[in-house]
Amino acid sequence: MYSVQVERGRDLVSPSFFDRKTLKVARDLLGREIIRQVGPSWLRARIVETEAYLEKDDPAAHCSRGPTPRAKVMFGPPGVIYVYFIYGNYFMLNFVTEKEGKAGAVLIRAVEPVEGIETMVQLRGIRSEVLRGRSLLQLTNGPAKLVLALGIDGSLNGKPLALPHLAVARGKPVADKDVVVTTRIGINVAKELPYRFYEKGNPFVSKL
DNA sequence: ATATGGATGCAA
DNA sequence: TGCATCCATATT
Repeated sequence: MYSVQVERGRDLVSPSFFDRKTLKVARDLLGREIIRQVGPSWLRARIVETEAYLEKDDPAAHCSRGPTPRAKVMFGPPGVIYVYFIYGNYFMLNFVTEKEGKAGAVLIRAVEPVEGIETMVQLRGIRSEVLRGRSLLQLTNGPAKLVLALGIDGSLNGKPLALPHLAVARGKPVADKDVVVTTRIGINVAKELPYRFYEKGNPFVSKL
C-alpha cells in the first residue's frame, strides 16, 4: 500500500544529479519534471528551458561577488532550491549545483504543464487578460510565469528538493539533437556566454 | 515602447 | 543612508 507521496517519489532524481558541473546540470535538466503538491493538488511540469550561472568568470551570476546574504545559498550544498525576488514583483526558481563551497545554480526559464493545469491557471491568475481566451502557452513560458503557475515563492529558498513541496523527477531526457544552446536572456553583462539551453521546437520556450 | 515594483549591493 | 541596478511581465 503506497501513499500518494511515496508513489510520486519513486522516480525522483538523486541529489548527486546536482553535484556536477553547472553547465552539465543545466543541459540534463531539460525534459525532467518539476513535481510539487499545492494544497490538495499535485502539479507536474516538464522543464524545457534553463540557464546556467557559474561561480567563475560570470559577472551575471549572483555568486560573482561572493557569498553575500542573497547569494550564499549558491555556495551551499547541491540540490537545494534558490529562489530570489526581482523587479519588485517576481520570484525566480533556481537549483543549486556543485559541491558545498563551490557556487553555481541553474535558472528554470520555462516549463511545459503536464498535470494540475487547472490549478496552475488559478495560481497564475485566471482573471488575467493575457490568459482569457488565449493560448495556454502564456501559462509557463517564462521564469516568473512558471513560478506563479506552480505557486512558488521565497519561502522555498534554501530548502532541499523534496516532496511534497518541490522535487525533480527523471521524466524523459531530451536527446542531444533536440537541445539548442544559445546566449542567455534578460541580462546586461556576460551576454556572450552560451549558457542557455532549450528543447528545440518546444512552444513553451520563452523566446527563440 | 513603457510603467511597474521592492530588494540588493555598493558607494558615500 | 542614497541610489543605480536587477536572471520580467503586462499593457500601450
